[in-house]
Amino acid sequence: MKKREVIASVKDEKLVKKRRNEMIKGAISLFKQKGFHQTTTREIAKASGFSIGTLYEYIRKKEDVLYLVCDRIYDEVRERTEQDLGAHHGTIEGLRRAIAHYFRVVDELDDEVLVMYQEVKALSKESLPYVLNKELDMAAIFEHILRACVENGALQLSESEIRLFAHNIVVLGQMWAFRRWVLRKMYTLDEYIELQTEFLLKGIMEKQRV
Amino acid sequence: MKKREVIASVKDEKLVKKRRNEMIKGAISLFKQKGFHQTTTREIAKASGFSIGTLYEYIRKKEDVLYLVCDRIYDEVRERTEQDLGAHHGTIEGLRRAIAHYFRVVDELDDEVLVMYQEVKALSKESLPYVLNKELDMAAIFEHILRACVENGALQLSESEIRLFAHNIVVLGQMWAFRRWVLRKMYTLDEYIELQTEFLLKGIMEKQRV
Amino acid sequence: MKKREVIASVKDEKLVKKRRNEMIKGAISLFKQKGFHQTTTREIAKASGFSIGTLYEYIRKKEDVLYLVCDRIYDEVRERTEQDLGAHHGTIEGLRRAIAHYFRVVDELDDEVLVMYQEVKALSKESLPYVLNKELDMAAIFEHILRACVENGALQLSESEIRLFAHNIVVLGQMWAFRRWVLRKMYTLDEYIELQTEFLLKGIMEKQRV
Amino acid sequence: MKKREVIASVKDEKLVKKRRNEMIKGAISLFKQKGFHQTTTREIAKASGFSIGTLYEYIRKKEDVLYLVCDRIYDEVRERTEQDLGAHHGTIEGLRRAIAHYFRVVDELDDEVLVMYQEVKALSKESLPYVLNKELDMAAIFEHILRACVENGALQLSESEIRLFAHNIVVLGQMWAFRRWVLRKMYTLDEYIELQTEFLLKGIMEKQRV
DNA sequence: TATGAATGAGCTTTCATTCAT
DNA sequence: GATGAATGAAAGCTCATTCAT
Repeated sequence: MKKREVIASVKDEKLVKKRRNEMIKGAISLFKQKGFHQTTTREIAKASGFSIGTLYEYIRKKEDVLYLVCDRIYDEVRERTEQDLGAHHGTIEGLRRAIAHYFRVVDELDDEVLVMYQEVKALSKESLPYVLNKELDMAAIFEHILRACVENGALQLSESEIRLFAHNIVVLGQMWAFRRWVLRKMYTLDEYIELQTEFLLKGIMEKQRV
Repeated sequence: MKKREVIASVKDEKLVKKRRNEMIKGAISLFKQKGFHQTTTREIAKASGFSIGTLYEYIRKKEDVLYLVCDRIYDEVRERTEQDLGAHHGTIEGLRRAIAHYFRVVDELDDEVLVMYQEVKALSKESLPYVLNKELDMAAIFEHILRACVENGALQLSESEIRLFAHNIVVLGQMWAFRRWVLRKMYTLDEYIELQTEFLLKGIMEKQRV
Repeated sequence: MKKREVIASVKDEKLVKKRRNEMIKGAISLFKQKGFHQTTTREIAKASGFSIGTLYEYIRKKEDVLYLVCDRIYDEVRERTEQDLGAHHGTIEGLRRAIAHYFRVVDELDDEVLVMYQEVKALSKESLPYVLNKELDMAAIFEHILRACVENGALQLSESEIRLFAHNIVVLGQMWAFRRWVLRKMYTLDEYIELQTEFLLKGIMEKQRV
Repeated sequence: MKKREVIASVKDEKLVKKRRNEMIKGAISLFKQKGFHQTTTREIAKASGFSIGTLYEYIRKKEDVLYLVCDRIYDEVRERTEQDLGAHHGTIEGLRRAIAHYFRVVDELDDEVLVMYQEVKALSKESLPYVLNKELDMAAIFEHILRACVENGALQLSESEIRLFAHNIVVLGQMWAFRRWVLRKMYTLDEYIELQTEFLLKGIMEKQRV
């Protein structure tokens, strides 16, 4: 799916990229604290280091900021997760490592993941599909890994199961962010990864009917 | 944890209960469509069947409506889930049925679950703990069931695992609501229940190290 | 000037008198603290010991309360001032005593005097004349005394001077109430009375051109 | 006492000064007619020649307008009164002229004086001291004059008397504004000045006990 | 390209007043 | 006569967005 274009008045593309980076950085730190609706465009401009007038040279509506922020966070999570994915591809060990790696990414970006989670619904009907599609891209990473394991004979899963388990992995990772208020009291990140990985793998691997 | 009191000007407690029910019903249907922030107090009053002035006889601030709504939804989900929990208690079959039952409750109340999920963060620092505590109560239901299975020898789990798995069950249930935009394209409710129950039980039951 | 009638729905005149007394008492204590505009009708009802519905059985508009309050305060000040006025009538000593007596009344009722002073302008164009007329009645007391002194030969004043000096006495008395924030730091009531009486009498008595 | 700062969002100080002047002018004319509480912020904005949004770029709360208005009026009265004070300083003639001059200022600014008089109490606990302090500054002008007369031997007054008489002068001047509904029917401004000046001076000058 | 003053629709909340019980 | 739930006009204030400089 093609990116939704956020239209800027400024023509210089380098500048647009630079300013939007500043903007996204400023906005995320504000959204973390107060959420999208409680944050004013003036605050975003200030946190970004420019005036309200300039802000509107790079976006058309306040919602554009949210779109850019969500877009960026998804990319960040996905890109980081995809790093170091090469080794052990198509093996259980490879899957185990991918899960652990992804969980650590969520831990590092937990504020961002939370922001994204709590604010997507504020996106307009037009922007939403683009962002939800990114959610699918995340799942696709794990679908890809699972499918490779199946092809290698390391796992035996139907296509249906592959897709569901991929979502399960993604969601149980996000859960570390959106239930952190309780989970962090009970587990360290390492414990969480250890327990959930065992849980996931057992759920995925065994063939015999329970 | 004691309920946070929402103060009403009206004295007649019966009436307060009745009006608040109307209010909560009206508000949920609006929050579903547009979210808490996009919904005006006037819209809430109208959807509840009374005037803006009357609305404010039963609450103090707009946020009170959100609190009442979240409070209600949690209670609803919990109460319904706790129904029919008696039979097969402490057995794998009992656990299986509880999961299925809970997933069906989420399906029936999917809009409500979504609302709650996306709007809790709009609650004030004062209200939040009360609502998050209800989230814990939900997990406690499954902790209770799992613990009974362990006591009966049907499962072998550490306390740590019990608590984590309980959260996993709760979250994978909610997932049917908050990822319905993709999951419903792929599975019927029955398929979802079937697949996830297998997944969960296998993840929980097996003893041998993977 | 005839009293402006405040219409009551209740017919029993005894009851109207009783309830209005409660109302005026309650209202004054509220107006002292927060002023007329900041006081709600509900607060007045509560402070008066009855319900908002009952309050409106005895008045027509919120402003009626203010009218009744101002009316009452003026009467109170005037009545108390007129007490013990008999002795030494028409002599300088009588005048001196009247002034002192009036100043003491203002001191006792200083909150009330202040309320009246600061809230009259909130009265409607219809009520205002009735209340201002009471202000004239106050001045008339001293005009009467001064005139008696003139008739007795104790003072030599033109009609013009009599009227002005009467107002001066009234205002310098009120001044003890409305400038109390500064005057009380500088003088005791007795000192104030002593100094102002000397000042007033000298200003009134001397004949030779300065 | 330092001025209480009213915070503006607009940075350009020249503009702030200009807009606030327009605002004060507009507000005074409204407060004259209807009083502070009966005047809406929208009316103030309109009378000032700008939109409600713009109004709030120059103040934070409605009360700020009242503060600015009171502040301005006091300054205006004081500044005008202090003009032409040089000649005859420290003589009875100088005092006589100062009184007359001040009374004429009150006459010119009678609406303003009335507004200030009736609305100060609407100021918040925070603003009030700043404004009352200005009232003291007014009295200080006459204290200064009286003290000079005493030093020159033109008058014989204790410090206590100086301070009280200064207040008397100020109040009897304001009286021309707040009792104008009756005084103007009885006297022209010149007559009022003539009569009150005689009264004041006699009250101040004579030494022999009455 | 950058700025920030200006705008006004629209929001939450209050409160005098009414009227069925 | 007494009550208090219901009403809705109207208030203060905010903030996304525009546009002249």
